[in-house]
Amino acid sequence: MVDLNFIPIDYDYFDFNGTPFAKIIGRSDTGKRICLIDTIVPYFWAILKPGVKDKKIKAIQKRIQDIQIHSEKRITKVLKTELHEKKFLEKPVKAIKIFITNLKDIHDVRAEIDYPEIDKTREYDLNFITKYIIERKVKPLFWYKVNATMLDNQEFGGIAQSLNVDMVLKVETIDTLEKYPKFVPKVLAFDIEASDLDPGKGETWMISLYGKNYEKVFTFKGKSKKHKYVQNYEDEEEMLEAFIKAVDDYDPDILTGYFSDGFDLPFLRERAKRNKIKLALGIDGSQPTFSRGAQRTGKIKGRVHIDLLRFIRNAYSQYLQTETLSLNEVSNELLGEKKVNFDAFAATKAKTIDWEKFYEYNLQDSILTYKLFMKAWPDISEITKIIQEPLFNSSRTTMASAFENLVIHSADKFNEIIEKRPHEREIAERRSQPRYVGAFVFQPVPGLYENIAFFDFSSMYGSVIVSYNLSRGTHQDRKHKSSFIGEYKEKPTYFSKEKGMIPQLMEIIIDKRRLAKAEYNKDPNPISKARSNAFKLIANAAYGYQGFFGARYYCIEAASSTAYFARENIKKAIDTFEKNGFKVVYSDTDSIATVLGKKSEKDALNLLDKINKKLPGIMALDYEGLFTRGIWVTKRTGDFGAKKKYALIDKKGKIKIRGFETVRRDWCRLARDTQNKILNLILTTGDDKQALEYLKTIIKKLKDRKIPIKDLIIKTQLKKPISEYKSQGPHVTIAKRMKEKGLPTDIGMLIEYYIAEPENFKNKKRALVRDKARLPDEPGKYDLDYYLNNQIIPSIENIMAVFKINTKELADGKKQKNLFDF
DNA sequence: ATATACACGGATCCCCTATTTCC
DNA sequence: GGAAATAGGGGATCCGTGTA
Repeated sequence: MVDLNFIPIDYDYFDFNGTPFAKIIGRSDTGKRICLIDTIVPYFWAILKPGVKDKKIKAIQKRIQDIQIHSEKRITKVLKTELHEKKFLEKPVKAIKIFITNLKDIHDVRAEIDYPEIDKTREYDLNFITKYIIERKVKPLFWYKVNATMLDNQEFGGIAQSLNVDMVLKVETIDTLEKYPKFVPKVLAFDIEASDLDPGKGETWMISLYGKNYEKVFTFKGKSKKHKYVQNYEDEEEMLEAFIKAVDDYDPDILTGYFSDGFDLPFLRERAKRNKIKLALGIDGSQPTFSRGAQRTGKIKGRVHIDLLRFIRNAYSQYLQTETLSLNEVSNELLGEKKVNFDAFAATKAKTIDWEKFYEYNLQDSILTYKLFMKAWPDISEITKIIQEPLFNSSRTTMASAFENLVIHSADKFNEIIEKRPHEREIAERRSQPRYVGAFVFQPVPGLYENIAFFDFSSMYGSVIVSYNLSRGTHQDRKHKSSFIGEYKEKPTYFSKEKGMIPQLMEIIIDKRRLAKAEYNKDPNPISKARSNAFKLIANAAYGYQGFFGARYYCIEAASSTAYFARENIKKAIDTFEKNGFKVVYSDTDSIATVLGKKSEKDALNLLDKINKKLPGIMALDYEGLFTRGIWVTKRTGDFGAKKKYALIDKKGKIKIRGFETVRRDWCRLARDTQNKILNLILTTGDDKQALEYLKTIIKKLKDRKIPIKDLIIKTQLKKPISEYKSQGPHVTIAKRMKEKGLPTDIGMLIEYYIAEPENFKNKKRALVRDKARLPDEPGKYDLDYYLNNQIIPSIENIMAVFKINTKELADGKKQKNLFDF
């Protein structure tokens, strides 16, 4: 017997003698690597129709117990059945819990249960690991007190021998540990350099590894006099073997890369295959396995392979300022560090190669990946703990599926049987639904305003879901004595006032978020910040989740009503501000901007208190702060105020720009920087004088052809295969040309181009922008007219119009003068 | 395949009419 | 003079990218 404290990191399962077992890899509190073997009996539910007599139920149970499935490899039996009082979609039900020997035949067993008294079957679509975590409550990244027996070398077909761990144990008892040590995973970051992106055409030239007190570059190319971390080998095969051994020796819990699901890992796997060796990275000596489908994932047994890009894309990207999620840009923003300035792609094609620089470059990528991982770890870890799915999944999860997993892992607390995933037909039906009305956006009056107080509802949609009890389970098909009355398709729709599972869960999350935020404000530390972040991310996903066609708990009436109640409440608040002498200048979804005018900040806060007292449930309006100036402009197509476009400056001079071209990556640097500068000048000075002078210098510079091409490059993302475009925009045309040149044109790539003057003026065909678009390295004179009329003027015009300045005339006037000069 | 709606604005597409070109 | 080609206006649509 062994007693130890244990933390689960990775989960796997295997069949032995027709029974499934969970294999849980983790660490003991003394840092030993442990594998626990444990099991549960798989089960699913048969929900009975209301009013079935006990005697009848007994008879059904007996019949179910006799079910046997004979397949080629095994016989699956029903082990036992139990009758339970459960809830399904909030309604009390009687349900038979059906235990079976093997999960693989669950669908066949289910098919046998077609008695008229059975309403439906459920929880047959949860995988073994999820079920195991729910049943045994052995959650990832929580500590447990384990009592277990050591396996000898023969048990379970010799599993103890095949695994590279310190101990393999069979669980006797496992209990949560109240006070637990801090867990820091052993992490190794890796990155490869290849002579071609296609493993069929190129080789792996080098592989770098970086961990705590550990740095290595494995290569068979070049020589290093400078760097001790470079290790040379004879050929690719030898290098790969050394890399595999190094990973095995270091024995990390987590192997992380950047885009390693999509490139590094599959590339290595293919190169290993071509070298006729095994890429034995798993703790059992197994090779990585890849999921099929569009989003490929690479799994390594016993070590968690985390593609950091996936996590950053799903969880962080909306909070990042970067224009792409490239390692360089993300590192620069989050770490203030960059990649080594070296063109690896060019190097693979060059005759002479600066190998020392190449090694540095390769290692730096692993260093950045490692540092980014460490920065993201508190968030990854908190999200994992909240949704209770293995790290491999939680690090790749989208927020909607994170929310669903939270529901799945919490259902038992509510005595709820879990709803099934929708069938394809259901999904198609849901997708065909018309859109419901969303947020309210206030039509601003263009102008420059002073002393603007900003307010926003905290967790607007989340708090609406809680306050009005909006969910699938609480949705009613008709009005009851007391119902919340929402709206869908312009008709009332009803929700019970008896608290439902999802609203209750949301309430807990919002409360936990509030606590984590308060804790962070009191004592700023990465853990409380990550907790606050994680709860915020998941809470924000709940509203979208209920309106998402793929959701188990899809409820478009709830989603529509959430938007409806949000609109009602914000409109009411706007009204109250107006009635109390505060002019509202803007509002979008959950925020309200008012000008103080003759009122003081204190007056506004007093009114806020009053508003808050009248808000339903947990809804709350917060004070965001005071802005000294703000500008709203006219829509370009029309003479009224543009929504979702404004700029503010606070007392400290900090500027907040929303929606303007400045923040849009599909405008050229010149237009963005010019607009940014002009907004800055206007907001700081409160007038247009300096801004106008600045604008004139830029226009002159442009006309004098002093602007470098790099400031004129327009970047547009390729969102689908070139052939699928109905409209041949400039970026599509450029992408085609790139393809002809043999350059990569993958979906998701940013296509870069600039607009040049056409060489052949005789071509009278109406000049399309795409015909003038050129690749950045294609020579040409930039098209002055285009950059003036399609970039600078459009981005400035409406700002200057606030001061009654006609930018177009300004620019044209100059142009005429130039023509005369000419 | 993988949360929602609202919104802006460039560029193309496409239809229509006016003008130019050609025989 | 009449048919065909071309230019240009303008709305619809496509497309990408923001805000919340």
